[in-house]
Amino acid sequence: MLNVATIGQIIRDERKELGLRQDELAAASGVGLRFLVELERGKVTVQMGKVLDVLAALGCELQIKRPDGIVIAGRADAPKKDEAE
Amino acid sequence: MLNVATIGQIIRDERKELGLRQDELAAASGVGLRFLVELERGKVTVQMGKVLDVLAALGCELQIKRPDGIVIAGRADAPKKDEAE
DNA sequence: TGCGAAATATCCCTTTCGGGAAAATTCTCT
DNA sequence: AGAGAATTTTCCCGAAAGGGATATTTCGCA
Repeated sequence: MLNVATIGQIIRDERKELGLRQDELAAASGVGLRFLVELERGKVTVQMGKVLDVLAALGCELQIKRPDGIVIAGRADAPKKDEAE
Repeated sequence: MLNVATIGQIIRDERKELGLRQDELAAASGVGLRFLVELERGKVTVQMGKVLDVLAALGCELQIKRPDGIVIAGRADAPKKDEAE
């Protein structure tokens, strides 16, 4: 299982891969700079929706592998920013 | 990209698959009952760390598929409940 | 040595989460 | 179908934390 620290590291790596600064990725993801800094640092209390926003901005796909081995992955790019409530 | 609502649905499905009640899974995950209710409902502001705790309790693995197709899946390490700060 | 990027700190408002119990919804069984 | 049981959801409260924006400090690299 990936922990938050690892996810943060992946996000950082991907961001650099794309040649983006933190504030640029933050803006592109619709989150604050401070949020991105804390996310890359692995803070466990970051909000999940925003994490997904950042991942989406990076073009990454999140997947869940069930105990039986089946991997569930949604659509690759869905710039949905808000769906709760 | 999986959105929070979908993740919540997957969690609910997995929970039922295991024959657990919400309060049982919440207890097993170390989160509050209300948190689990909100998570399964797809609330986007749930805390990432707790979501991972719940997924771990269900035996699910989280993975990130990078744009280049490489899938990153952390080791199925111990159910760490607290690692930041 | 100096500039851009990254990390921190602070202010301040909004929101989350937990716990217990009631209310509401869903399911089961005769 | 109806009663009753089980499960889920919501509510209240308070404590705690998130996070945006900005200013400042630290770090990295040429």
